[in-house]
Amino acid sequence: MPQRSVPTIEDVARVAGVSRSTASRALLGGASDLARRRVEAAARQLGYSPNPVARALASGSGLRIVVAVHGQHAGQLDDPYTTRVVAAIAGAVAAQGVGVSSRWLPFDGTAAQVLHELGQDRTVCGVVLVNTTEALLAALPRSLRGRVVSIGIGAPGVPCFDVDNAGAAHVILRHLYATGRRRIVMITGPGWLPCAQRPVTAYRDFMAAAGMPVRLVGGDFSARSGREAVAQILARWPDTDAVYAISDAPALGALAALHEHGVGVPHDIAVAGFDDVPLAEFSAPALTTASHPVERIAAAAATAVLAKRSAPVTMFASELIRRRSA
Amino acid sequence: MPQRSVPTIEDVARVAGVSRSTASRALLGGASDLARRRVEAAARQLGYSPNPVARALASGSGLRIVVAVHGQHAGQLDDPYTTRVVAAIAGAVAAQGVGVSSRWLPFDGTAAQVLHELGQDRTVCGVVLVNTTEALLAALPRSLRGRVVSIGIGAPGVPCFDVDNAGAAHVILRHLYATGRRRIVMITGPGWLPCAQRPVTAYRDFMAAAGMPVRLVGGDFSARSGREAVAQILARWPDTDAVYAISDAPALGALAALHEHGVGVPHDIAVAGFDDVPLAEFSAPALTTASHPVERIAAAAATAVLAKRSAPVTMFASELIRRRSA
DNA sequence: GTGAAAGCGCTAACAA
DNA sequence: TTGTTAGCGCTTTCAC
Repeated sequence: MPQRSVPTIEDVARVAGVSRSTASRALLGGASDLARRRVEAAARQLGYSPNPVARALASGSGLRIVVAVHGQHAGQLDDPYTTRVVAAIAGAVAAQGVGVSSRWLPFDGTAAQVLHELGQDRTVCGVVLVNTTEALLAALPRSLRGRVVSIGIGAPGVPCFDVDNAGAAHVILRHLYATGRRRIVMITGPGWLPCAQRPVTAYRDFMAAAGMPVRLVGGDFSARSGREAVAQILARWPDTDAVYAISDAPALGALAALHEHGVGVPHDIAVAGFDDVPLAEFSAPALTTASHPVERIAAAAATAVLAKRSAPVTMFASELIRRRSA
Repeated sequence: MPQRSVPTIEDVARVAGVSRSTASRALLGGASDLARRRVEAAARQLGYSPNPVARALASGSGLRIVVAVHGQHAGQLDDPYTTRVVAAIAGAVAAQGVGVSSRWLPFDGTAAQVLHELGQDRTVCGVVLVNTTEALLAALPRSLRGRVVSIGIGAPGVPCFDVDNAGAAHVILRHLYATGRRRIVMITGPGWLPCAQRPVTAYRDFMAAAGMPVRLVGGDFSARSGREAVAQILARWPDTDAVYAISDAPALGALAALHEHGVGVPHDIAVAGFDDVPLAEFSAPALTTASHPVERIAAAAATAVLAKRSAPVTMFASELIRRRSA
């Protein structure tokens, strides 16, 4: 007597000729081979798929991944990078019936408290940290153990996923060097952000190895900071022949500023960024940059949280995108 | 005997001196005034907050909002606009323990089937339609009734939320007119998208009323389409003195193209967009555009889905952002 | 209006 | 390894 509603695990068990619990175990991958085969067959036959809500309630696991973004202000959640991460995860987890939501982890002492709340929250199945610092990793509540990953730096028990930004820096610097640039200024990211230091270190090493001067200007990933950096650069080092920005937004800001100052790009000063944002191709001149597979990184991080297992470190390659600006 | 774990509705009921069912009703807003007051007091005292997972299982309601994006290809899910919508919802629903995921609604016949799946899916509590067409609205399964809203056009039973893009078009066109432009070309959005027709209609009306020629070039919201449009424009209407693009991306593409063609902006041709994307401020020259509160719109749509009630139409104002390009 | 009881669909102790 | 038995925390009939 086929019933018209969605089949439950009870139905599967009945068809497979086992108890409900055995069916459950089999579907979770933990019964005898024979049982598992029969249960799987029954499930396939009935077109069964488990109800994640019931599963979550019974196992106490939750149904949403929270993207927890550390930063100065809540506006961080709307910034283009965070936005891409969240949206990519939203697409990646759709098939498992899971959702994503986002949360700001402030700089004042409350970040740890927010993390604690997330650990207690029965609706949360995992957390993806963005813009992680060592302090934050140290403040992770044990209630989150085993279900948190990081995009950026990691820690024991906290798998991390990120683009190989040291590698990206190298690729870009080599290109600038190969095209004759020798006085290369770098516009950095915020000093508190560990993974933003990796390209800086790469830059330092590269410049030292090549016997070229280290010239750093502070920035914060914003186009505005790139524009402001240019004023400093032109004032402090008039002989600059290249600007390498930690990401495309400041690079585009720099481009705008150089244009306003009447400096020719790439003739007088070459400009390179990092990220290959959609509009990088449409600046004047088109921006030379390096790719940053944000969507793939975010999806991998989300998948790892759900699977509750992953390699401790996963790096994604970046490649040079050569255009007109350098 | 205060117990250390999170309080359940059972605890609240006990403290309030009522049965569990009365407590449940009271929290849902449906008991006697007296009971409700006592239950609310007890809940406050215990710091109780309901477990959305249990609630979802019992009521069969689901715990994620699905952003369903209609479009030509799955890449639509990664486009900057969709991305902003998804991320904004992720932030807006975090407090209610809900998550977001996204789904592509293809153009081939399968969109209706996907919607049907979403209607059956026990994890889904509501759907936010993006890039809706009339055909899509007509294909909504009844299983989704009462829990779907649209960003764009709506229908009876499907509340809609959008920026007043006809108003935005007017504001921009008036500005172009006021600054002396008379031969204004519009770069449009995709023809199949109803809400992209509103600014076109506004443009037609405006031009007709002012006795100016209607000149339309097709686009698709991409910067590339803006660039390609410029080639056509220069060839077909060499006397053009302004380009109004349906959004900032094509406007920036147009800017890049005009620069390559050696056309002076705004001297020879003024350029205006719509959206005020973060980088609009950093083009050369900085882009004149109109604001588009995507985050507020998305949050309102999500809130309405969760509340299961809303005004049939909610429009958000747009304002002129005057910069250098027009 | 209220309480008792029956689920929602699944996982996880506990015995066997 | 398997089946039996309790729950997970809440909503929702159903009588009263």
